[in-house]
Amino acid sequence: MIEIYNKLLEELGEQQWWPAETPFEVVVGAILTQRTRWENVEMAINNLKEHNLLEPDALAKVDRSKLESLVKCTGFYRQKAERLQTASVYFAENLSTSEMPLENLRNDLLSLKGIGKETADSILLYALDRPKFVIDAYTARICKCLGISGGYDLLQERFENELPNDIAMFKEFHALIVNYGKEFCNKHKCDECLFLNQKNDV
DNA sequence: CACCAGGTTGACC
DNA sequence: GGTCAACATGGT
Repeated sequence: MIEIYNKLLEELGEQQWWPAETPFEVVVGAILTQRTRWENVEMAINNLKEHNLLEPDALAKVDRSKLESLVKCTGFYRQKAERLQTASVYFAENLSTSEMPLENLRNDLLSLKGIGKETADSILLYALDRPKFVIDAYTARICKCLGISGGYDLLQERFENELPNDIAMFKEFHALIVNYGKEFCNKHKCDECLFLNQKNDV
């Protein structure tokens, strides 16, 4: 696994994720970016900023249809508005999560409607600085090219077990995978793929 | 015009 | 356990 990381880092350089000013902005971005381009998420986040809604209390209380119009550009706007508000209620009630055991916190997040494994782990890693490796579609795809099969849990186990327990590296590695995927996967560039047919030294 | 984007859910088997 | 449509807008 570390070989993949080194290769990507060499190819792309440091990514410095997650782009956000506050942890709660990461939470909001993690929900809004589900199945959605990041550029659209940024527009929505700017809308929320202009209305001073990037804090749990304010976002939890804002009028639903107003919120829907502010996040419309991210698609799935009705469910995302609802999910933003349920997450906001949770974080308004739990201002500090730093004392909570990781798995309890993760289960809490997973119990919120609209927060599945990837979103929960993105929040844990990038907003709350917890050591959880985020698996996304690109990760699974690249792993498949490398001959590593498995669903979310299996892949996550492998990354977490085979890598040093380094939060900064988890952040950087996932960012590298996503940005690599955006550039090379899905664009008829398989011949330039760094990983295809390179099933050795994983 | 088709297809995709830093997924999740509920229905169905 | 797995698979599938629905969710909705904006970019290429």
